[in-house]
Amino acid sequence: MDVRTVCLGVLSFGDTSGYGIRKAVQDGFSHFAQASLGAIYPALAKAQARGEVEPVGAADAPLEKRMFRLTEIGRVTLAEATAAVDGTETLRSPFLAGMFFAHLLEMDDVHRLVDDRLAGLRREQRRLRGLPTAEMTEGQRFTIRYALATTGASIAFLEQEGRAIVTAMQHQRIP
Amino acid sequence: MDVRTVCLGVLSFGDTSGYGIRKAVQDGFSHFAQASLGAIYPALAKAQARGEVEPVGAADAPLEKRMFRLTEIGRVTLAEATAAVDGTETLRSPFLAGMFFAHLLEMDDVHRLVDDRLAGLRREQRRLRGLPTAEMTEGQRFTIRYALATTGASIAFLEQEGRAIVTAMQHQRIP
DNA sequence: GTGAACATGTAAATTGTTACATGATTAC
DNA sequence: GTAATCATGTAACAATTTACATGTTCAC
Repeated sequence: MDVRTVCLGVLSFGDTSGYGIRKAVQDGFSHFAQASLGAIYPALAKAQARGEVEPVGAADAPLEKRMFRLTEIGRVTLAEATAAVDGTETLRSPFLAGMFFAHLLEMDDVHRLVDDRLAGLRREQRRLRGLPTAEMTEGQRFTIRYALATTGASIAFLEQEGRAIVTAMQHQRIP
Repeated sequence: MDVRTVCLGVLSFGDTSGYGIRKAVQDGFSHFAQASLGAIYPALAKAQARGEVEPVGAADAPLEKRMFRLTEIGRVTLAEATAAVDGTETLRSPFLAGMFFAHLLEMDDVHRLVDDRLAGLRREQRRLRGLPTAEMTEGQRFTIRYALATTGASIAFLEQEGRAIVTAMQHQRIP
């Protein structure tokens, strides 16, 4: 799902600004998509040019908040983009890359890496648990439960094996 | 981990060609990194220019296999890149994006989406289980067990809730 | 009064995907 | 013979990140 579609997706829940979209993505979408401000603003401009979103109210001053509303065209585009998704998932994990080549690292670095990942996973778990599920669609709740299942499995794995791995690797280390 | 580093990583296990690197990544790295041929060849050329890899043997004919070897400089670069990784992981999931906006889809499409993801996860599980763990470092085995833990959790979740969700959503559907 | 968060936007640079172009070898 | 796999490389295009540039508002 590209940034333009993500913008339409956020706006389908209510009017907001470019900055607001970033916050919404960080808070409510980050378990499956991400978008930075440098990508959101051009995407929003493009979407406006295509008539998928329209400015609501008038923002005359240069650095003033500019709210957007999803148009009917935008709603159709979002539905089409949703219908076009496939059942794919790709993980980009510097963490696992580091562990894969852990034999090139100091033991302290490996330790720090595991702790960092655990902290990140716990933060993610808190975020997911803090989401207002009551106001959500069945589908949204589904994605949160799915993400909680995998996050939970990762945490459990690292809590069990994360400590042990450092010890195990010390025996394999080439001095 | 960018494509150039991935190339160095693959070559750290033995000499191979650009095409061989893609296969190695698909077979042995795809649970945390990915690289397409269109990215590998330029990355390899750049790595050669930097003295991180060198051609082994001579390939005179234009479309002949060109083997590469990791140099000492390349080994250092790989170690540095590994030391620089953080404990981050990002999931890009068209699957969850589709489920998030499932209220915009036909029930059949949602069903197909879940089935697609389940098939993909089972394929991934088979790949991970088929890897030659005996010849691996502790770190490599760790990444496989980690990936199997999350993959297993996803499969279990979809097997339990994947069917039910379609039914549950029918009650919420706006006709 | 100072730092964090709010707020918009541009641009350079990087990065990567996909398609194009070409051809050999291998298994059925 | 024909499809798949092996094999290299380029180029157009798309997408994104990071940094730059600017300024406000709010809480402590």
